[in-house]
Amino acid sequence: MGKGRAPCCDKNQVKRGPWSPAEDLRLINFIQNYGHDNWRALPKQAGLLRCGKSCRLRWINYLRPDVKRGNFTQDEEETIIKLHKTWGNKWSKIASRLPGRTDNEIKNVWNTHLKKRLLNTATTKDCNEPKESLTTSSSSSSSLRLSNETQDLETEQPNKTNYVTSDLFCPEQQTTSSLSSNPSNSNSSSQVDKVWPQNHLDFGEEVEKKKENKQIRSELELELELESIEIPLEWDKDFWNILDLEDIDLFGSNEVDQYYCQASNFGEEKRQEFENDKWFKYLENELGLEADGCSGADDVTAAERLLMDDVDPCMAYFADGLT
DNA sequence: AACGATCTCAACCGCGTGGCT
DNA sequence: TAGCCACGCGGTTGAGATCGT
Repeated sequence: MGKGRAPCCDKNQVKRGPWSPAEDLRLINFIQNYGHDNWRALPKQAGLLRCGKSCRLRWINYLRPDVKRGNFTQDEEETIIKLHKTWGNKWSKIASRLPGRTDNEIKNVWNTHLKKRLLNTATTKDCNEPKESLTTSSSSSSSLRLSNETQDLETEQPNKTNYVTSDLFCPEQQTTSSLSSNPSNSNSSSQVDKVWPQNHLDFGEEVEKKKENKQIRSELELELELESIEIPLEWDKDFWNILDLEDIDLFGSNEVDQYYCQASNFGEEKRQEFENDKWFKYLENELGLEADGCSGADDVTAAERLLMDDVDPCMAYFADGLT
């Protein structure tokens, strides 16, 4: 055995660089069907010329259905700033508090936006009177308050009033949904994406329970509490909007509701079928592969055709793209 | 319109860690 | 207990996008 660590894979044997749509589809399809018990073995099993690490990264940072896209909200940015103050560059830990955001994304946002902004803020404030400071460790009253908040975080007791979503992520309270939405936990659920129908039901139930208390609470209180309900990411409206699903009838709320009814009747197999179909539809839409309204008598989607073993993915991709 | 500077972010790299034998 | 292996994390890179002149 030679010195140093053996490379995780043969660099000459694997493809590197940006992922093609066909590769994405192949990876998604494989994980949907077989999960990701073993990242190292996955590329071979899935027929991908990629390193296992690369597959894992691609899945976690980009392809997971619950990954949130788009700009960070004010709330999210503030949360990052606060958590960074507490934990420093523990990106995965910070990501665990931000549903749908990955450590990589948070790291990028911090390095490109927040760090600079805070530096500017600090500079500006140095020129003005000393006020509350997020960036410095000065002993102002506000930073004292902040340190109290962060203490809560350190003891895994998130401060309910300061983090819109933080109370959703207490380990004790985590549902399968939030677990699967958490990149750092992604390894613990090898069969992914099978949880959201149940979460939808839980969510509805919880809303109803909250509403029952309406008589004895002010509307404001109720609203605040509703905000704290754990909304399954897969059901997050923003998420679906981000995916530009308006054009896909399958994702209309009526159909989804219908599906829930059906799912309880037809069981796990049907549900999985629906999940796969849902993803193919989404990917076709996202990747511009969607066929025209009548996709053929055999119900094979463009994306599925890509995955057929006897079809060259790249050729199929371009062929579909041109139609 | 063209070009260089700057920014963004997906992907890579190497190391630390924990589980298994 | 030591060695191996796989995973996950954090730092870094570089291609493409955007901005400014």
